[in-house]
Amino acid sequence: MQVNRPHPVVSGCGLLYYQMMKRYNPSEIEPKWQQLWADDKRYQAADTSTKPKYYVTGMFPYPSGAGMHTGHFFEHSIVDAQARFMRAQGNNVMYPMGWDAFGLPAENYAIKTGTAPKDSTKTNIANFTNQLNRVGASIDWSREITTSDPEYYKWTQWVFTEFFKRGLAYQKEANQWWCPVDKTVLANEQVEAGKCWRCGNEVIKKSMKQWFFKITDYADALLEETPNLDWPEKIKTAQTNWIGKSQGAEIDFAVDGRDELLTVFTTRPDTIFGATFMVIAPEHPLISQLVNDDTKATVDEYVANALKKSEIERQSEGKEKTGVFTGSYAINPANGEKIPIWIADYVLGGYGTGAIMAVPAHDERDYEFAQKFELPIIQVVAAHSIGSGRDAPRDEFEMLHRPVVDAIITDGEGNFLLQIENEHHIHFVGGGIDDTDDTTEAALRREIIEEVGLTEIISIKQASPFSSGTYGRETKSRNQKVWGTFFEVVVDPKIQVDSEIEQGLHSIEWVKKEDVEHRLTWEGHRAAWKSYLAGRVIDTEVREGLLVNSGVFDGTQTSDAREQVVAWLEEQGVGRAKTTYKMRDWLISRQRYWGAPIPIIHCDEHGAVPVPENDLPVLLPEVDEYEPRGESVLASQTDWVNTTCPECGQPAKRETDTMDGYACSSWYLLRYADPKNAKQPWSTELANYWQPVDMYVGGDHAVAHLLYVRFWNHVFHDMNLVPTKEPVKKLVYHGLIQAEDGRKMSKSLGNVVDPLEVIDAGYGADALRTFELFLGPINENSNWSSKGIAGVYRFLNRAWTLTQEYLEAEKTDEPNAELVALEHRTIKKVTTDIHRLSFNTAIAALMEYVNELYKLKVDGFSEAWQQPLESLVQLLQPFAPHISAELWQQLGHNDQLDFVDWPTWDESLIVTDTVTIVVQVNGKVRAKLEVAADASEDDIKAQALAEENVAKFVGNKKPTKVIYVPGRLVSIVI
RNA sequence: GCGGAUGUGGUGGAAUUGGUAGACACGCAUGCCUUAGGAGCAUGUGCCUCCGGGCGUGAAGGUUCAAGUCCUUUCAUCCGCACCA
Repeated sequence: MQVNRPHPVVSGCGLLYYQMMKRYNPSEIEPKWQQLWADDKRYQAADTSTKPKYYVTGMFPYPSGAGMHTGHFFEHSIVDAQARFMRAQGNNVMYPMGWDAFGLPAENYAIKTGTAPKDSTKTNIANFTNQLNRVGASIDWSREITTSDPEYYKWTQWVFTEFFKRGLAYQKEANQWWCPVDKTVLANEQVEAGKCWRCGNEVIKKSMKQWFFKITDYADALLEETPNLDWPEKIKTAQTNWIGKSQGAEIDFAVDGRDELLTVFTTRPDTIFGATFMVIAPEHPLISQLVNDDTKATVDEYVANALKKSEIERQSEGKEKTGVFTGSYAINPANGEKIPIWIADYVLGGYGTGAIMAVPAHDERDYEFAQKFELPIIQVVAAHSIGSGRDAPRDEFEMLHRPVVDAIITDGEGNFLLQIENEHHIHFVGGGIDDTDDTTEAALRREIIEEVGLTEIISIKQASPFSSGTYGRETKSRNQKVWGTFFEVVVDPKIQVDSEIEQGLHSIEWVKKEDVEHRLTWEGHRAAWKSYLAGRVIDTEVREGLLVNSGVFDGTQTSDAREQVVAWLEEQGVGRAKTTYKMRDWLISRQRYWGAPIPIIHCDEHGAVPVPENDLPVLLPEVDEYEPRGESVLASQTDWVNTTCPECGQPAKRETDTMDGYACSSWYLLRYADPKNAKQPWSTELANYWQPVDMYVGGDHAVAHLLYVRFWNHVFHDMNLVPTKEPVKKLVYHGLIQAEDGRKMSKSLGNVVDPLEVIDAGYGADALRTFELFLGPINENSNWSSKGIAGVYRFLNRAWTLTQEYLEAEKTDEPNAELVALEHRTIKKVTTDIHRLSFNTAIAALMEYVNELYKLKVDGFSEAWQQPLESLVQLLQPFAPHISAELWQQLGHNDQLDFVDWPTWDESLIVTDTVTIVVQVNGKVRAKLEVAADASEDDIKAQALAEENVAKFVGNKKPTKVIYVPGRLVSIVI
């Protein structure tokens, strides 16, 4: 990595003068202040205060061997700026820090090197701590926590036992990755492209008994609070989608000739008449009973294959549908039709009931499947349009419901026949199906003769899906709700005879193909025309509309039909309304060593018994060998495993799984409030004081961690342990700092910038922090720039030099209104920008401030400069605390800058005597006026018109309009 | 496919409510500092120009005295989820 080295301030010009001055030397002042801050413990937050509390922190890191990278530094630049700003704003600020220390990397490292995870973790934490101190983060180290400490995980285990007592922790069979060669369970991260990370052999799924947290019980509660969170929209929608609530129905299908019921979940009970087959997941328990002698072999093979498939294989196969017929049939309860039952892996075993009714006409996946296996497709929803303008249905008219049929009449040579009633009613030929019509086709032929008198028809075929519409017909004083089919009718216009029936009511016209669409006046006909051109007879994109082919429900709006159909099925006892969630319960069992042991004892008589609070923590035993053999390493620690049942005292065995690391990080924000408590996880009193977190900063985890903390906190709230349902009031999501080449920083690409190296190169922590915040808006990604940091260093250097020059100058005692206005304008800008977390513009305003001060400096220094320079130092403090502390002292203060009240601005001092008014003529800037701030509107307008350049553009014409925007512009329209 | 964003100079980015587009910084150019420059200081820097002005915020329309900002259509890039019935 190349780091540009800044140079000390030495200039050829006025060398003697400058040599007397102290130089800006971050490597000298930064360690000095860092030491002082550590010694006087000023950042330790008090648990009681007359000031309002403010709790801010970043997502605690996993202490990896690689140390902190620029991303961590960026996060702490944000949190620390906020913490320092809030402190100066008079808040009792808590900025704690901790370590998410359990995890796979330390265990993998132990397997490879034999170093105990406990030891490597300790080393890494020391390294991280040193790095954080080097940036000058104002952390309250007295609250430091480490999730792998027994004093901490004792309470993680305690929470588990509480969840267990409440039925929120339970055991269930679930599949787990298994390496048949190493004979061990693998974590997701240890499976690389379907192969074991160590031996490279294919892994399989193996069913094992595992522990779960019942997060699904809280799905609705979490969903309900989501909209109220002051969190980024994208996180909120990601969580909402993840929970994936859908309302629908469960419907029971009888299996033909058997005493079995096949229950499906669907969000579209209204489409049940279109269910032409059923599909069940390969995991479905009923499979063995549905197969027969003919199908058993193929089914078994398919199922075995599907279950063996890894996710990666499924992905690479894309969405190509596969499946097999079971040999059994189900009865559609809506119409009594016998429909085949298939097995396919596109139906997921874990969602809904693991079985679906397939409606191929209106579901793309079912459609693909039906196409591939040649299963019937029946359209039951017709696209529906409602007339607008003159065609809009009217309340005073009666509503007529009727099936219709329409003809797209063509000569087969690209010309189409349209029926013209008047300019508002141009449409295809068609009409209602009467009781006297034997078939739809008969009705069609009759209409064609009646309407346009065509008798010789060459061919008729269905041309597009059913469509429907609701129209008001003024001429007939009625509304019509119609649904029907479009047929392509080919005729030979040369041999047709005009009919005398209905002559004079309308005319007909042959139109070229390309003109048809824009001539049609009805939305429904245009839609039908488009699908005719696309050659579609079934339109899977049609989701809502009117029901067709649906018995008594024909003509019903699909949205209404959903409830009606469920009610109808319910009456017959074959269906019920049902809500499902995509989110599954949280699997927390890990067959690993480096985690918090699950505090359960298995007793032959009492089953799973939680370890009593007095016996907690269940300590992680020290082991010599970390390589798992068969089960987790813990299972081979027989002394540890064998214990007695807390209920009966009989010999029993400990649970050998450890908890998912996310469990440990789901409550750490509460532990910060009361980190040393040996009797409770936290005291309610302290939780009440500190909860919720006012600002939580991170750049990772959209759902997992951020959903789990919410879930646990909701449970804690139900246990009356915390004051609020939600743990985090405001969430700030920051972007990544990428490498200079625009790619992600990574060791393998060799483009990593080591923050300490930047500091040591002479730029110092202040320049690094300030630069990271100056790069751009914090929620966007930005690229590191070795040139850019030099610019920020230059700025700090100028601020430093300016202060030195002031201190050593001969001062006059002249007041300076311009200086004061500049100062107050800057205070306002910087303060409001920090409030909206716009650090980059706040820093830009400070740079501008320094630039302006340099310009004012040419008139020499006066005593009036003291205050503006103090404000500069105070405003700079959240970003560059070391240089600020140093300059504060040099300006004559012995108090702690951190707790000095943030400067305030006086609006009246910002207002200047004159304002600039822009003059526009026809929207173009033609002049600028300097007018007195209290000038009247008429004066300003007159002045504007009198401007030479304005007069030139206005000429001798009279302005039609002169608009005045107070204090901003005059707009002249001619 | 669904969801969430984002498109502004050579570059990173400003413009908080429709009111001077390009703040601030990088880079570049010119000059100054009696050695040097990866230092410092000063000035300039959207594009075109016949020096009057014209054109400019991904593209095309629209509303308005006035649009980066509002509306409609469209294109591109990034991120998250992804066979959830």
